[in-house]
Amino acid sequence: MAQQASLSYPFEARPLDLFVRRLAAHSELSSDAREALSTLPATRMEVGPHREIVRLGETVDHACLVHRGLVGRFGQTHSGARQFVSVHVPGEMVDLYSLMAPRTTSALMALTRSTVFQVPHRALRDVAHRFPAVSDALWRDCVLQGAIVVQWLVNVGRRDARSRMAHFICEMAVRRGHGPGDSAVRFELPLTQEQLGDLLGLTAVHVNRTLMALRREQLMTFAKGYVEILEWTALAAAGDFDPSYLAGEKPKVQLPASRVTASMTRPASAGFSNL
Amino acid sequence: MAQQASLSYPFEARPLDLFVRRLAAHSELSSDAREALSTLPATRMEVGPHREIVRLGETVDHACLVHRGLVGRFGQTHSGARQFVSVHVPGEMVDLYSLMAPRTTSALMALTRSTVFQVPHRALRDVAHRFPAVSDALWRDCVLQGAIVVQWLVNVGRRDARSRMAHFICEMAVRRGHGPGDSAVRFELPLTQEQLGDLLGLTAVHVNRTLMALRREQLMTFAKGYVEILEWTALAAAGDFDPSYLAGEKPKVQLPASRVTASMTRPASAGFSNL
DNA sequence: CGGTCGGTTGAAAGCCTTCAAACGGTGTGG
DNA sequence: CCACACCGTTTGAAGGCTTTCAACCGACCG
Repeated sequence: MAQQASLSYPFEARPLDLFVRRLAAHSELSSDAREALSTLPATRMEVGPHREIVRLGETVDHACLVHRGLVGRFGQTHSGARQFVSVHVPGEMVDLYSLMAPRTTSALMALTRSTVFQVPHRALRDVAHRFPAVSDALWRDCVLQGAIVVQWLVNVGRRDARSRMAHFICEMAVRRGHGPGDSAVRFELPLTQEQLGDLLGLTAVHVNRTLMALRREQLMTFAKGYVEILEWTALAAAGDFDPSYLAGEKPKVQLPASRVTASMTRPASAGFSNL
Repeated sequence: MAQQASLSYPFEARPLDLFVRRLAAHSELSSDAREALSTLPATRMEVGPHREIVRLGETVDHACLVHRGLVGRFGQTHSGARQFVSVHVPGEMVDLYSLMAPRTTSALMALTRSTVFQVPHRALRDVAHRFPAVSDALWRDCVLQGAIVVQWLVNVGRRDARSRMAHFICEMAVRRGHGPGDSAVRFELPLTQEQLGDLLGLTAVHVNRTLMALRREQLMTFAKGYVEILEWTALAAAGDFDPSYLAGEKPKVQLPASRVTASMTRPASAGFSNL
């Protein structure tokens, strides 16, 4: 039970400020509501890499806010293979959904040395109850995180290793604040290749080969925990990446051509019958 | 339209009754709230198989309730490969999340001939506003659906075709109301093998081979749109299936043994430092 | 009755995994 | 200070699971 401490936060920004800013980016919040969120109680916790923060099947009474580092959520098969279903950068609540489903069906692990703030459900619910706009904002945040999981599923289910990796790297770049098209994008991503494999549904060995191939192609490099995107456009193309899902923006691509097979998709209400 | 909500739901219930029952199964709702939900306006829509109900990138102002049939949500790669990220049986809202993110990042398709009721966001929001418990229930429903997507990601990312299929079939059995352990489980699942492939991240050909193998093993059969589970226990074992995530129940399995590698997971707060 | 759709099967190819080994970096203890 | 262990990376070779390509069949439909 080591290393927990309550804090008052005079000097630096309060731990929840970044989270509130994230919420405000997609939801209208009054300054009262923002203030109520920002002053929520939070217990600090330092966690080393590979440490589980929440185990599978636990019932939690608090949500985890990442303050520093990288925290992932994952599921495991009986044979022990791990599949991460999300990664979270500072300012994100890893398990906000636990407010509505406190019995965990996936576990939480610090991917790197991280500092996490535990925010009690009770306090969070209280603010949500006082400010319906907060309730909506939190709900919306859950939904937006769900949209990312959906893209991951498409990524893992239907793209090969090279494309999968490219897609993931693009996503992380955008989530780290790098706009698509920025040249010379370089950012920290302190993951091991094994973790990258568990994120993408690949083995560490194949992650390595994929990374080398992408470097040989001059699309990107990954070394010592840093990603460098050499050719954003080409990398995004390789990953079939469209950032719309990250911001709730309107997708720019039209519906891709269906596979030319018998079972084509036909739009409903095309003028005649829908049947 | 004015008939009272009853405890047993008659054959000809109002379209939203089934949905309300689902909500009430996981969330406390007053009878006023239930009634308000049940009398929500809804526009009926008949859709034939393979028809898209909502296209990628559309902005919707209503949510889709499945009344009959099977509706799926999917993403597509640029090359046109499709990956379903959820299927929905009658009584489920396919895109409830659209309340919070009306710009679609995944499309909706009827997998079979279906009847769908479109419920206006405005009306839904109105009820949620009047009854905070409804707001919570809807939020919780989004979260529970998200938990299913998470399991699918684990399934697609880390299990082979046989296990993946077994897991999916078990899930559908439970969602159709068959408890684990029921003997002689038989239920309708009117999917083509191609659709099954798009659900599981496999090709139709391999779906076929996988299905034949499972039948040869006497675990299950799938023919003419009907699934028959011959050996529930064995099938669940093959699929590494634990239904906890479907009900918010406590998982029965302990944390599976990690792969025996260097990077084992260590629990946080094991007595010493977490670092 | 031709055409389409869905299912079934075979053969070949390919992507990824598994198994193994080696290398550099880092931290620890002698 | 060095030996040593451990971790993460890198590379090769072999094997396997899944895909791709093709063909055929039965059922349904206009």
